[in-house]
Amino acid sequence: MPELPEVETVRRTLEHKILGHKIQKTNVLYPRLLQNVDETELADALKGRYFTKLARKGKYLITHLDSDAKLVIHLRMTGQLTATQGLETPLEKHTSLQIHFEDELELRLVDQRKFATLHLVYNSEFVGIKGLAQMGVEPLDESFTPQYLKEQLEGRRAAVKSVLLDQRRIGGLGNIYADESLFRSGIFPGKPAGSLTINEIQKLHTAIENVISEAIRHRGTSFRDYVDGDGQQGSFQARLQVYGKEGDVCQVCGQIIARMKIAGRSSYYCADCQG
DNA sequence: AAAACCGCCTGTCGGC
DNA sequence: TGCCGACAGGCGGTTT
Repeated sequence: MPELPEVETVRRTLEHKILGHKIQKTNVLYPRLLQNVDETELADALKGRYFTKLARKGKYLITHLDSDAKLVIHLRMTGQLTATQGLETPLEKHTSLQIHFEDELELRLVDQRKFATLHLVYNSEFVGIKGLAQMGVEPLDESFTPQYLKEQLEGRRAAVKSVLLDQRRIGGLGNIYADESLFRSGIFPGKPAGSLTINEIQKLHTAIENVISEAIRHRGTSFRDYVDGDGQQGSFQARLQVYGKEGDVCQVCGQIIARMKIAGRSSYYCADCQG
């Protein structure tokens, strides 16, 4: 489901709700959620503790406890992490995890496709979580410069889009924002990464920064399942220009938006604007 | 090295 | 109506 703007919105909405509440009980309904820990060990690590910080790196959420432990959660395609106060919320189908706090606050993970993952780590080292340890520079990081983007693209014959989706090169971009960034910069997603001109790299760099920061400002894209930590939808779907718009008219030139598979993912583009 | 392919799951949609 | 395949904000492991 979520890309960087959605995970960041979840982080912001949950942060002020869950920090400092004492954890009473943990309930794992889908054990395969747990990657490097069993239910008993997880429950023991959480009981009586409270969260001190909620961080994000790429599409990972990192919850710090008032111990040397941290929970690392990845929502993958359909994971929804929400916090609700009170006992009245009925259990949704596909609930994977409940963390109950002493004051009837509950943190809940609902995940229709069950791809979400949870690791328990005991220091700042994330070596056991490859995707986290190898995370590339994020679009809003100050070291995400046109020069950095150029270095990631040059010499590669793979489609530029597949490089944008590679989390080891750029952290946090996914299928929606890769397509939107390529549209804004007028670059065909299947163009070989190494063949981009300096001018195109500059435009792509600006487009990525702008798309990601605008999407955060609009609290993410609720195309299908995504909700934030309050269970609320985002609004960036109203601003999408190509993603999911096959057959629609391009707002810029009037051409019909096309779709093709690139790197195994549906890719939406305007054949006129993205020559 | 790097790129393609498959699997993980459940649900929805469109075509026949 | 129902059956069947394609597809879905992701990514890790395996094969080529």
